[in-house]
Amino acid sequence: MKGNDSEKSYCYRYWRPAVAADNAVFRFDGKNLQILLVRRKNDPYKGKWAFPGGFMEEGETLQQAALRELKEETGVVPEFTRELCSQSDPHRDPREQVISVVFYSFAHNQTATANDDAAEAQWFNIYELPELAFDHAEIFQKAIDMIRLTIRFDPAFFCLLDSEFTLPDLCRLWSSAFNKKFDRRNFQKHWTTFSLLTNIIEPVDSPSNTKTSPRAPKFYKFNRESYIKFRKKNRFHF
Amino acid sequence: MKGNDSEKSYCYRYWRPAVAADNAVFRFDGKNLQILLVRRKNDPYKGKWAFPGGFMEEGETLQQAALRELKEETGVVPEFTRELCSQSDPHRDPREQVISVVFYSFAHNQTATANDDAAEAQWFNIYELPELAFDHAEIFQKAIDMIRLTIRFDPAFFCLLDSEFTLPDLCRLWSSAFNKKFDRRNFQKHWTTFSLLTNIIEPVDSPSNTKTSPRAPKFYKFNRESYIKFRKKNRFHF
DNA sequence: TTATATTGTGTATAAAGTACACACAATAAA
DNA sequence: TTTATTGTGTGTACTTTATACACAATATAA
Repeated sequence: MKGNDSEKSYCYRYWRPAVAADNAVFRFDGKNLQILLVRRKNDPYKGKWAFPGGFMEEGETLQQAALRELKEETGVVPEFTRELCSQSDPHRDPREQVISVVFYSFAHNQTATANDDAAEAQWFNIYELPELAFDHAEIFQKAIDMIRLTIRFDPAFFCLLDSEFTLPDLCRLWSSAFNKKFDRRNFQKHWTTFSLLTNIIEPVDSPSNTKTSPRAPKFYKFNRESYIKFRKKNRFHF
Repeated sequence: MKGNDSEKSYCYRYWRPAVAADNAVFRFDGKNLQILLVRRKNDPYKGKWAFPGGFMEEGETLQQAALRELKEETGVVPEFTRELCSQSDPHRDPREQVISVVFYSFAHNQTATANDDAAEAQWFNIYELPELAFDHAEIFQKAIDMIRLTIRFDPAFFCLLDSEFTLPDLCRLWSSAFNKKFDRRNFQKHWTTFSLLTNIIEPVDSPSNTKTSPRAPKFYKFNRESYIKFRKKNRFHF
């Protein structure tokens, strides 16, 4: 035990919790929102699925820690990341008190390969998840709630689509986010009239992406500047 | 130095940051939203104003830590608390790397008295703040953004009002939150028609609270159950 | 050709947001 | 007593947005 103790070389005057950073990474396969999970190689919860993540290291921010662990474990480098919540129940980790600050990210068309602490890395449809380790089921619910709240006004969601996308694509994204069918025609009208006023989405004349579909849909691209300008104007409206 | 080192009795195998919990506490004086600040008694930022807060202790959650420190420093016990964000820039504290998880709270008609580490505790109108310590100005901006986002659908904001309130009261609260005048007549119409459909606010027959005002306004009370029911139904609507 | 699936457009109606006129009651000043 | 001021309640006209649903256009498959 002496040898074990001598390895404990980081000493502080007051108690400190271990600090982890986890990442709920989403992608959209054109039909379903998916989330990236890794199967744990070690105890606790060995063999269970969990969000990629790990312990914070000196000199980095929590977000850097979350992205570093994500890349180490799965190779994924998301286009967008933002903080979701922190988890700090004293017994959430059976080993000792570990607080976790959780981020959510959007990645586009990325595959995942298991490295490091991860036995497997896999994308799951968000409504077909396996059993999750720790309090990660609770985190997932928070992530879904956040997505449903922010999809209304957050430009980041366009990261999930190709740079040139169709309105049916956008509608399917929303349908998956809310797990609910939307009237495609009203959805379309909403975004086109919306666009006329705000220029948030612009038609693309020569779509580089040609899908084989019964009737060829129109392609649009997202105008980030217009979206941000729109948000600033409409901070509030009755 | 040996004596100093011997006091460092919490030893870990890996590096850990210090973990603090801070609290942005709001109240509403009937005209302005106010936020609770304490003047720092010690370095760093000695004499500057900051959000109440302090270091996490073993066996408690981050929220418990934030509320404990708030009570210790100011005596305030808020009616509502929720997580806001975490701050983890490695240099946000000049002493060493300290991450802070920040909460925001609503308190109703509470006065603050300085205790503990706080030289003074004082409520400030949110648009008349003094210079803030650490990265607390950045935190304040996040808190305001959060308030402007969630006031639309969060029952918690009624904590800021008396249990029996008037629509002009509610309008003033929103005006303060957005730092912008709203048309009181349309505001009133919005909430009364809103209420007819949802029962979120109910008229009070015999107002216990009689203000001396040119014309006595009607009093209402908040129906939390109706609000939550409304939120569940209207998760989304085009 | 015919059937089917997918996309685009249109129309009618209802609901909600916005702008603004005006009436009423209490208080203070003339 | 009259008059002005202020905070409050009601009403009206207009614009915008949401909802339900009909129907046409186009490509694929039988």
